[in-house]
Formats: sequence, C-alpha cells, structure tokens
Amino acid sequence: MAANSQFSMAVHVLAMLARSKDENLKSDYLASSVNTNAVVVRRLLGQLNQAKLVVSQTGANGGSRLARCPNEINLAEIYKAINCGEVFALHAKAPSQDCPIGKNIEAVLGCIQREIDKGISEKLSRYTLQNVFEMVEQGKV
Amino acid sequence: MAANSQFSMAVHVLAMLARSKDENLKSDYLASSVNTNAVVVRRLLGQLNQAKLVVSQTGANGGSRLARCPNEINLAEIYKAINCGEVFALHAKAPSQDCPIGKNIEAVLGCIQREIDKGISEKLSRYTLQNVFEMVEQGKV
DNA sequence: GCATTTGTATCAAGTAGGGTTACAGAAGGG
DNA sequence: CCCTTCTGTAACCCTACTTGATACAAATGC
Repeated sequence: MAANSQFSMAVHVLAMLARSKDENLKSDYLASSVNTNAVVVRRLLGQLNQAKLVVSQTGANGGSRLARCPNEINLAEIYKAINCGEVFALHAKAPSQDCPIGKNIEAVLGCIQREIDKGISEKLSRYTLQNVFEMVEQGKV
Repeated sequence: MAANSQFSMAVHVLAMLARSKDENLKSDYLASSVNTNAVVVRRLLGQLNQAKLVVSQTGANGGSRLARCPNEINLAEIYKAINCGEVFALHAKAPSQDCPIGKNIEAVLGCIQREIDKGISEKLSRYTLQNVFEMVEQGKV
C-alpha cells in the first residue's frame, strides 16, 4: 500500500519550527529529531518552501523557520504542499473501451476520488499547526 | 506517491460481476476488460473472496460471481477488503524520544490518521456497488 | 577570507507492484 | 476414468519510488 510518510515528517518538522518561533533551525538538528538524514529534511523543506509555509536561509546562521504563524497554517495546506496525491489511483493502463463497464468506469471512479479527496482536505483543514503543537506539548491525544 | 490502483481495479471487476448477475466470469475475461493479466485479477479476486464479497469456483465452467446483491455491497467494504491501508504513514524509524516533539508526535498523528480514515470509510460507504454500476451504465457522472 | 549551512545532483539499496510463466488441484463432461 | 477447463499460488523479472549517503557549488555572517 506504500502510504506516504512524508506528510508525518512534514508535520513533525513544522511542529519543531512552531516551537522555536523565530529562531532558524538547521536541517541537521531537525533530521536528528525526525531520525533521518539532513538531506531528506532539506528536500522536504524545499517543498514546504515552494508552498510558502517555511522560509529558509543559506549561509552561516542559516536554517529554516515558519513563514506564518502556526495558527495560520492548517494540515490541509501541508498535505497539499507535500503533494500526497490521491487516496487511490486509477489503473496505469486504461481499461478496454470495448467493454461497457471499462468505457465509463474511469470517469465514475475519478468523480468519487475527487469527492473523497475533498473530504480529506476538509477534515485536515480543521487542524492548525498550533493545534497539533499544543496536542503534542500537552501529551494529550 | 504510489497511490493504490488496486481499489479501482477491484471496483471495475466487481462492477463487471454485478452486470452479469449469476453467471461465472473467468479471470481471463475480466483481465481483458481491465487491461491487465489474468493472474493479477485472480490475486485481486482472492482478496475479495476472503472478504466474502465474491465466490469463486475452480474447474471447468468455473469463475467468479458476487457473493451478495450489488446493493448490499458498498465501496467502504471493498476499500477495506483491498487493505488500502492508511492515507499517510508514520515514518519508518521512530522519532527521537529525547525531543519533546518527537516523543509525542506519533500519538497525535496516529489519532488524526484514524479520524481521516474513518471519514474516508464514511464517504465510501454511501456508494453501493449498485450505485456505481448504474452510474457507469448510464454514462452519468 | 573562512566557517557554516542550504540547495541539488548523483548514486546505492531497499521495497512494492505489475506482469509473466508454470504448474498443482478442482470440477464438469464424455 | 480421462481430458479439458479453470482457479490458486509460487517463482521470477522488471520498473518505479523512497530513503539514505556523499559531494560540492553558492550564499551568508563574522
């Protein structure tokens, strides 16, 4: 099923950034908390940067920090930034167009897929990074 | 992101079975509509069989048919049968327990994950196989 | 100028999935 | 009882994706 672990890594990293407000955090430091490689974190930060969720600085005293307040960032934005894609994919090869089912199944499934994805976004958007950060801090689940 | 195409294949196959009510369909025939290999279909049917969604017969005149009426099967059951897993996964390596964020992030994310997955199931359960079959037949999306 | 840190390119390794071939075993029909 | 037809499954190859690692140019602060 190969689900996406990048989203959880992203939330983890962003929660760290939320914690140390305006201080630049280095990819090395973030990597050691996430328990992965600094390059992996930088790749992730690159995506979050493109989505304007974080700001990064090169050079000495460089690092990354949030581009916005934690309560102005919700999980749906993060999900989208990471480009988690769809819940389920259509089959790589198009089905037989000679079959009455094959001919239309893709359109129907695509429609359902969009509805599900919208539902996911809606649910995720109820959580701000601030919410998540507080839940983590309080150990409250 | 490697999303799951098995779910769409499963719905496709089940829609075919719904169409030819009590007739046994052969994996070869199903495969040609889905545009894949017969073994891939049989693997899929094996999972659907375990979930008691289809019944298969070996031997001459064998094949598969639905175990229940199409309006008694909903997409959430199919999704579960295919074991699509979770929307997003936790990172393979546990985060650093020394970090205040790392220590609790998994619990929080796991909680959110379960909520999202429940939402997906809820939305999928609104569609029966009969609904999907009719949408496909009518070319109506 | 020098130390530090990001951004990226590149490569190796592991994993999952799809596709294919092969074959045992079940079932129907002479 | 034999032959044909199917499923169920194992084994294997190939492709794609992800993670992890090394390396280095470019940016930045002192």
